[in-house]
Amino acid sequence: MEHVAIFMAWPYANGPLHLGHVAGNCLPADIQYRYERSRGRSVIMCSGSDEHGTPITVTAEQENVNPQEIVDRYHEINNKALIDLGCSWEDNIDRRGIEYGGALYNRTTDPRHKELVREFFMELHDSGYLKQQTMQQYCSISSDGKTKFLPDRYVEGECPVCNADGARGDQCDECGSTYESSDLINPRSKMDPDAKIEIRDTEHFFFQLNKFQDQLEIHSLSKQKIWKPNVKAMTKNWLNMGLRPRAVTRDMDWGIGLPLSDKEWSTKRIYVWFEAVQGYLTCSRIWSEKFANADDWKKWWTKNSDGTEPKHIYFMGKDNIPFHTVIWPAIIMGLNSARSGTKPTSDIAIGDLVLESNVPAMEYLMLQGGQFSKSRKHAVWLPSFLENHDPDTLRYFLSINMPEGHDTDFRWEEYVDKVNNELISTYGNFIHRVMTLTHRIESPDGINPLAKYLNLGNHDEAELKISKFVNDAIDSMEKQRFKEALRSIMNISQFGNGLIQHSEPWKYINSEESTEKNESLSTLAFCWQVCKGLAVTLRPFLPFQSDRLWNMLGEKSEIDNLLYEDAFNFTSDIHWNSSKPMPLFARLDIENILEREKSIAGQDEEKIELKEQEVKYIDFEDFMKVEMKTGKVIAIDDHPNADKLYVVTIEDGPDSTRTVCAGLKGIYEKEQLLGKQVVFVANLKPRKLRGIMSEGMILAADDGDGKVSVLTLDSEMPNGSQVR
RNA sequence: AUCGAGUUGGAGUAGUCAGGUUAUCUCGUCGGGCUCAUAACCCGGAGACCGGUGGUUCAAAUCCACCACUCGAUACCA
Repeated sequence: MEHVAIFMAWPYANGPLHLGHVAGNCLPADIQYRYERSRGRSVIMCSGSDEHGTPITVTAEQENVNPQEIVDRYHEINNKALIDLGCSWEDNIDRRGIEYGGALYNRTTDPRHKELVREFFMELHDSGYLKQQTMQQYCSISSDGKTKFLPDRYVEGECPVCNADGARGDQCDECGSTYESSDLINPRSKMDPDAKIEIRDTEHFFFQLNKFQDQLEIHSLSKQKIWKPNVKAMTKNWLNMGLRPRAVTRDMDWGIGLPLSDKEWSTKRIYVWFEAVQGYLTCSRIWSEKFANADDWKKWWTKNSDGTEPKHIYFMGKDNIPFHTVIWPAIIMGLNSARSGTKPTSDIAIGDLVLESNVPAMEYLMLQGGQFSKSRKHAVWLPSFLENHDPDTLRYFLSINMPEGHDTDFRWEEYVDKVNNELISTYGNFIHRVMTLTHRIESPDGINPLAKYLNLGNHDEAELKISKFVNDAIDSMEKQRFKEALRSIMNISQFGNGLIQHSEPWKYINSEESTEKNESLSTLAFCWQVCKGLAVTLRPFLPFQSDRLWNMLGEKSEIDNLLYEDAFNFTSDIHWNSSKPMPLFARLDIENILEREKSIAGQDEEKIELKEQEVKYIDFEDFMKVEMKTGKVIAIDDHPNADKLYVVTIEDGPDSTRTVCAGLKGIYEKEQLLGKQVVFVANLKPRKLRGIMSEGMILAADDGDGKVSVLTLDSEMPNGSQVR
């Protein structure tokens, strides 16, 4: 039997899922999973919550709770939302039997995951793929004596080459030079600028990615015909830059501890990027241990003795590509090499772990033209979406509009348009026509009135046409071209509508027996068979309606046992459900939806505002340290070197001016600001912003959602007046 | 500003890596038909200088160069 593993990038358990995650990962993975099962293959699907890493500790600190509480909460919420969306995570064991696989939505805080990661760590360590190296890293010591290592991006200071302020840890934007972060002058922590900061030696392990460069290039070459353009480009980029060792440990306390007993390692954890990707393998093993035989995972992970390999398909957004085409294959080759004692190779030996078959990374789903953003509240959250809408309608829209080749957009108007005019008008209506027409024909109880007309006419041509559509869909699905596949299936229902139109069965419903009647109703019977086929072939995309339809058709058999390629069987028996047929979907009303979404957005904002009111108070003395003054904008120019900056000259006294860089480009035209009296911070430490010294900051109101308004004066005041 | 991706009828989209007869499909629109069906369905028409300019070629949406615009990552900010 053919073995297939479907992997979906692990959602970060730091918030609820939004539609972007669904379109890019969750939905395509589930469609592929259901499709592969329906081809009779033995399939496992593995993913789960990514629960370690800094952002989760930051959220925990903000809410003043343990990080575990955060991840527990969001794991629960996201797991439920995915199941509500119809993703197949609920059936850990395939309904056809354990030999057909199953699914597991795990989490990286799972003790067994941690244990396996430590095991893999040791294997790589003992084979020389993890090298210890001393780093000099900044460490901040806050007033209460706590020390904390700071990643380079959280450190800034003066550039050792050109003395510009605001240089980052290892690179100066000013003169472009790079240097050791320890050379930085007057370094400070970006997160806590008052904290004492000093350089300390810290030991870390580095994964020797460079040792895999050649083999990864060979591997990448072998995938050129399979990978999508974005995957090829991103991978090539990484390989061309030259691979360097990458740190796999960090100084922090939330994460997986190292499998080394030395005391110096007790304050360090395995870097989340290194550990979370291994979840694909650990989750497969954990699934085996929990639901099958402990060694069964090998069927989906190792090359068979006959030379065949299980198929691995990874779903993710474009930001994740290098992790799946460079880093993860390198780790797998590392593990293979460690176990066999041979050199790393992309030429997988029998019994070794296999590399990915395809990485059909998605581009991004945008929301009304802008990117989904948690902090800017610009998102449609999956849980709240599902409270109000049929999951199949979302699955339809995101499938037919999937960001396969480039970014696509979620707009409520388009969602309503596609659902009403395509899904319901074409497909829903075809089903409903067949159902209601058939139910009007008189027939003894419990028998499908079309049964006696089945196979009376000649439908060879129609059969041929339909099997062409199905084969097209199968070809598309094998290449993970979901839009194309769904379109092919939808064409079948349009074709079915044509059949009904031409055969005019409504004319013969309860008429006298005649040749015409036999012909017409045999076409209707044929369409009944088409409905059965559609229930099966549309199932990967729209599972809920598939169940409803199957029930309306009076089918009692397990639909999951039917093969995709046999879905349209025109000689099979037809059954009967005497209850009145109901439309598969309800029409959507754009006015209602916009109304509701507006009010949901409003609620969210209120909630967040309440939260912001809980901020810490500052002392009056602290406030008085900020010196704000008035000034007049007397000149304004574009910043030569930055997109969003203006260089503003402010008259801040009778005979003095100062230059301030302000991030107002794109918000104000130059003329709108020229001559205005504004308020600025006068005693802000001057600092160069992308090459130009800025001596202060113009005050402006910001609603957090892109709307900005500069503070001006109610009446003319002398320049340089105090503001308090 | 740097790097990466994209730009195809009113909207969305296929085709671009492997150049070649009337440039795909869906929606919308217009005309006709049907009346079983959720104002639905069926047939037909109109509508595209394939972002711009130049080049390579017998032949360019497709290859090359430059430019414009959009999106993303990074930087900058309020």
